[in-house]
Amino acid sequence: MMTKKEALLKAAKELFGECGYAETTFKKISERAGVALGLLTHHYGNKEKLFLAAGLDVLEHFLVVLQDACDRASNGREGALNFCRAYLDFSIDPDSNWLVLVRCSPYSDMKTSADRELMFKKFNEVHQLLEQQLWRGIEDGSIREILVKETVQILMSLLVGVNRTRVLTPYAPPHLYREAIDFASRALTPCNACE
Amino acid sequence: MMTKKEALLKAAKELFGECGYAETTFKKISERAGVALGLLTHHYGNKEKLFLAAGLDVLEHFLVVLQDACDRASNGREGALNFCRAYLDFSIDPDSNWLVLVRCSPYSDMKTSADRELMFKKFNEVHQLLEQQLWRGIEDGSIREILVKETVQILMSLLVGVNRTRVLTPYAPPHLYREAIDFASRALTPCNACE
Amino acid sequence: MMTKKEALLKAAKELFGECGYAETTFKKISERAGVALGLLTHHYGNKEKLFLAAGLDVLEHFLVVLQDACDRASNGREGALNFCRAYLDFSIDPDSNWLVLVRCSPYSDMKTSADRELMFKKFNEVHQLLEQQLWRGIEDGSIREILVKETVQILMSLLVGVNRTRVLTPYAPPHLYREAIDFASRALTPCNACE
Amino acid sequence: MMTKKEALLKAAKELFGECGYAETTFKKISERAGVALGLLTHHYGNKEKLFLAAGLDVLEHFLVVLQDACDRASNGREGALNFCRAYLDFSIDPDSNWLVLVRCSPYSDMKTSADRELMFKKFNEVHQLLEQQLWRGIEDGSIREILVKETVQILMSLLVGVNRTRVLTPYAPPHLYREAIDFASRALTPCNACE
DNA sequence: TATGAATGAGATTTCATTCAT
DNA sequence: AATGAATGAAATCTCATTCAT
Repeated sequence: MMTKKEALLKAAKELFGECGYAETTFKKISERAGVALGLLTHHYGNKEKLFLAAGLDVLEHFLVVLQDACDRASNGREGALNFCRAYLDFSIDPDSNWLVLVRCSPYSDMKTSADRELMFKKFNEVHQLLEQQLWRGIEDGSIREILVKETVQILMSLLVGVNRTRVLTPYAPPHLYREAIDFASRALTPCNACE
Repeated sequence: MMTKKEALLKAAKELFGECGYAETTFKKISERAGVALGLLTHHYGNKEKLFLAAGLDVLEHFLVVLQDACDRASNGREGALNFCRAYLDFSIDPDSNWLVLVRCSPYSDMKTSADRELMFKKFNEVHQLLEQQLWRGIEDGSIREILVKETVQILMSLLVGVNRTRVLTPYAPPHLYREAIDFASRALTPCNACE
Repeated sequence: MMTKKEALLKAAKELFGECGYAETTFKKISERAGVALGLLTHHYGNKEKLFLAAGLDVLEHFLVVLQDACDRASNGREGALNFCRAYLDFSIDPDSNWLVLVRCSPYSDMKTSADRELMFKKFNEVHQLLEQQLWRGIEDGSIREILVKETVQILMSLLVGVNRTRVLTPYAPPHLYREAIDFASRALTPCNACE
Repeated sequence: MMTKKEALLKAAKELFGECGYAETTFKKISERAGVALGLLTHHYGNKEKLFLAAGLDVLEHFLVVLQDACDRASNGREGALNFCRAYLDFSIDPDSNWLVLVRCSPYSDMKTSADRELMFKKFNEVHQLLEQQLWRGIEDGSIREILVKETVQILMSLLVGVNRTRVLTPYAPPHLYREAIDFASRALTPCNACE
């Protein structure tokens, strides 16, 4: 059994994902949650804070999944590629409420509030996770010599990009995600491993 | 001398870029354009149509610039890389009103109207331009054997991603754009050219 | 003590009657009701729904009054004439807010919404009431042989017409209503009763 | 060939009839007339005056038709009944633009302007025409002893009512107009003629 | 904690009318 | 006479947030 507070957050995650920030109203949320309108501000303060709470909730879960994927790897290269696969899988899991995070994330084109800082900081943990895998791979020789910071951002950009192509645009070809993984793989793999 | 209609479009491009769709109001636009409030609907019908007009105006200019860049190349690989460079340069040109296009483009996370179709179609021309360069490169041997459609989308995703990282987030390292070009370059260059 | 919702309806009935639909604004209504502007849409959805609610409220009361008048009669002819008298009396009762109903009724020349159907259906009950009296009168012999459906509509038209003449135009002679009743009476009374 | 001024009046009559006063805009009228927006105020001053002009134009034609019908009669009773028939025929003539007059007439429930006086006065000529027939009929014995002024208003009310029932509501039975004429006939015919 | 009525500022949109050309 | 861009007041409606219960 869910508490009313949880029901609100659930409804918020769904609706912010489905409708976007502006089109999601307190009325819609409270109705979907089957809960009184006033509880929203009571529990979450205001709309932006609720939005952030919804985004962070998904992000938190996302981080667990990513961490898991990295932990399952036996070397850095595998860890990095697991990370990428987990990222993309999560983004099309119908139960993950991914779209809230898309809209709330630092990569969103929505104008958001002061609390953006908190999201910036938390989302950074995603980058750190990938960075760890790259260092690990360089150490264990499974990844070739690269500029780590830059590569993290390039890989993240690639993931952000293919994800947006798939979940927001009509342009995604059938195996876009698979190709993206191959792309990443080639970028990391040492030259001698090419052959 | 600008007509009032042009002044409106100019103000709209600036403001939709600076403030986003929701935060940009008729009042702001008409004030910045120095024009009566009602002229907005008189000339553009409604807010969404104006938004689209603003986005398409930037997109049109963008296409000219990209075409130019491709035309200057002496082979397909160079054409594709010129395309990428022009894309990224345009995105940080202070006079290009790039942000409107970011927010109006198919890669935006904003919920937009039925006229989205028009934007989808027009933006597709960007993809076609890149696709042409890839075919050309494969023909002239400057690009290695690749899946063209997929690669177009991967490269576009990469550009979308690094661009968003740079113009929207605080994560961009100093030479992100340069690295992205190198990344693209490596993906296209035939293996023997690696050495 | 009235709730604010009731105060709104009261003000709406008065103002729609006094000023007509178009000239009645949210501002006027909320000010007369002594209530915040937004409460109008909160409780009634939009202007048209409030108009309908106002019209139906008067219609409901109207139906009770008409039913009463019919119930007081000892035969069909008397019932029908009581009906007509009650109709016309109601229309000049200063407390009945008759004009809202005039403007909201199916006989109005205003262009109204989809919810017109509801008004059509409810107003039909008025006709049914008169129809019952006619059947009753034919059975008990107090009304001569007539085409019932047609007569209902003729009588209703007469009532609608004399009412509009009196409440909307400057043409009404002093005893118009009385004459109309006589007119109806003659139309229903059996020929032998003429003498 | 129509002048632009005439084209405007034609479009206005059609649109005020189809859409009502409030829903008819200068834009709609000028577009339907295929004429510049500014010509409306240039030729007709303002919206109300145009409305009145449209209504009066139909009324004028209406009066000619009614006069004609009366002139064709050989006695007062026939004249009065011809009048009624012509009234009802005109109201369902698809070329008569009757609905403008319905909405502009003194029997309309729209709130209209100061120029209402002009319409009141002109519409009075309709009543006078009927009144003439009644006096004529009393003189020539074709109509029984009645209160003329009152009867004029009763008959007009009946016509207004059945007309509204037919053109505005869904309640009209098939032969309503024919029944209304019979009704009027019975009201005027001397008693001895009953048998 | 829970409810939903109440508020009112603010947004979009409409449109008669004016006016320069 | 003819055009249609330009104006801006006013209307409807939205909605986050407050608050009494």
